[in-house]
Amino acid sequence: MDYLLPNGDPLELPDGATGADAAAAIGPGLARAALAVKVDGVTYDLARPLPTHGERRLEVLTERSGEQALELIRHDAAHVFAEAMLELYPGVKIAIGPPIESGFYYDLDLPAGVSINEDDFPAIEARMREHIEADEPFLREDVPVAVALDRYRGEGQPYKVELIEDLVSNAPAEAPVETVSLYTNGSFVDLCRGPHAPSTRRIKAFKLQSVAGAYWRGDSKNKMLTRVYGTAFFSDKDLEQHLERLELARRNDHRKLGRELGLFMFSDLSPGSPFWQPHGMAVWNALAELWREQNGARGYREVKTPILYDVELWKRSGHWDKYQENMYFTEVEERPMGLKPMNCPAHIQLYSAARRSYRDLPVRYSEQGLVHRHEPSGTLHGLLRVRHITQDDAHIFCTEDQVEDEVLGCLEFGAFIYELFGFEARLELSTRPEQRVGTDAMWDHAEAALVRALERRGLAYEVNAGDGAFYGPKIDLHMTDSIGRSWQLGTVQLDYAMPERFGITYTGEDNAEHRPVMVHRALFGSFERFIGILTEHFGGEFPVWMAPVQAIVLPISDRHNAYGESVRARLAAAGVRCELDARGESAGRKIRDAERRRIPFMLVVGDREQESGQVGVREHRAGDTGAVSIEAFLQHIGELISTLALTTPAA
RNA sequence: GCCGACGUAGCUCAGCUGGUAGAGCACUUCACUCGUAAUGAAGGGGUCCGGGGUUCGAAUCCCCGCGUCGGCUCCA
Repeated sequence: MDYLLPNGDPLELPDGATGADAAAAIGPGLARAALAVKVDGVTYDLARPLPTHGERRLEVLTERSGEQALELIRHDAAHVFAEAMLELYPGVKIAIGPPIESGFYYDLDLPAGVSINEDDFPAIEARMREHIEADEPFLREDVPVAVALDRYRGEGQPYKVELIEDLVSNAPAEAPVETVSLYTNGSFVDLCRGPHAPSTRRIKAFKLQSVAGAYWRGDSKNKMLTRVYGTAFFSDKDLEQHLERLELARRNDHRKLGRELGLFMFSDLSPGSPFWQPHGMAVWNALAELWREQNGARGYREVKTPILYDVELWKRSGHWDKYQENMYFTEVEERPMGLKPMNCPAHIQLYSAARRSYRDLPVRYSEQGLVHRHEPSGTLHGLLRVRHITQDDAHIFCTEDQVEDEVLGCLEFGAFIYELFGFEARLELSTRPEQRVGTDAMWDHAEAALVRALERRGLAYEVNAGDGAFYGPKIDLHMTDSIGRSWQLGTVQLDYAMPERFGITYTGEDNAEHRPVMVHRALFGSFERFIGILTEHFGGEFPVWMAPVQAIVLPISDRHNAYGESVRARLAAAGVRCELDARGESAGRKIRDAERRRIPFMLVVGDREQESGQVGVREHRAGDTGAVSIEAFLQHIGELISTLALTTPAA
């Protein structure tokens, strides 16, 4: 049987040859270094016979094979972890332990009354190390389902039993599952589809990182298991570098930067609701100004609606039935009222306040809409998950014929915003959820319209089945935070249900009443979340146009304070957010403090500048860039501001 | 909401097995008048998250709340 190597050379192997044979046939060095072998994109253990079908493009994986190789030893490490846990905590029941991005985890059900925390890690790691040093081979065995079931029933491992039973019952009729694969290392036998490295010794460096709860099979109705996260590398150096990167990323955490830069704060007295400090408000307002201008230019008209409504409205909209758990209610003079969790019903009130003609459509309302949602306490997360949410909301009321163009317009608008910040967002199409209003025909129609708009623009997207809003499907824009967590920002949602529920209409060309379609749209998602992501994206070094303080005047000594103040006043009059540092500190100290505040421009003024009417410009990061006249500086910074220039590299 | 951890000055944190609180930075005052990332000295500042309990005595031990952090579920 012949195979094709990555360099194009053919490799002739006898029938029944394994991955190890292939590596040995190429060279003795490779035979030693080999971890696994990949044929036509599928990775196999070295000990398994190679597939004899397909194109047979063969690649031997070694430590140098990057993520694919790391995934192998991380998966190995998960097994070694479970092995150690079974020895150290008799009676522990094991669930699943896959490799994940940058590490692995294993879910365990600890015996009643037993819990573990990070203090237990050293002992567990020590036991893991013993198994790694023992160089236990990973042995794969395909056994009949009944044998595997007997084994795990006998060992009292109900999760493994459930997994096997599900494998069998979920198998398609034409390919029934008759055997499952088990991997043995040392005394530990795990149900696992593999692949694995040849032996435990290949794990050169590893570390347990955190312990957390996780529901069995990700369902909150199930028991909560104990999940331990860890990672593994091919060298201590790589591991250390990885941990350093994590540490570095934490420095860009918006919660930390928000505190340090005086952007916003939180109080125990109002969990999940940010307090915006003056510097944070400056960022907010810069963003709001951009939003207002761009919405205006795109035919949106700004509105403002109340936050408190009679529950009648929420019964009508469907929120009472589908969203009640996330809402806040109160009573006003014995009348039950609810805080709005969404702006759409409010905008419908505006729409239906007048008779609408097809000539009026599309009607586009935009609002910095303040909504309140009762997010579960465990989910709150700085600005990225709050209960007091200011959406950059908009609702478009249009005809059926206008839907595609309007959706496309929203996507274009989104692309404009994201490019402005150098974001690379992921698009997701979320389809009908279980909890929903409207008929299946409506949903078919709405989902198809979104797909058409995406395809017309040629945009790549993933499908997120079942994740739509209760009133319609949506296209979401996702971004990642400083430590790799993904958050939804923008959203474009199509809604045939809400117009129906509220009975809104427009008069058509035919003089008959028709039902408009609604498009719900937010591009930042919320000002809170967007500013949180922006803060992390820029590491607190905002582009000049949105920097809380755009320039600070630093007098060399007291006698330059008056000139410094005149410079500050001049810049302020020109609309630049500018401060004067008149403290009795050394120039070095003032510079240091301004640098730490990430102020884009520091204007040093001493005798020389005072005499010549100039400012000594120091740019954040770049350093001293020389003295220029105040006019020249104003022109420079004015241009950076008016063009919304990206003046700082993304973090 | 669920699992685990944590909660000491504005911030970052120390405070061992219980004996009524400490550092650095920040802040205030004074002196210095300084040229591109920290001038020096002195001083002020704490219901040790809240409430119960154990104890002669609790920041420290126990219980119950609240909040925060990391996950899970959920979500803009």
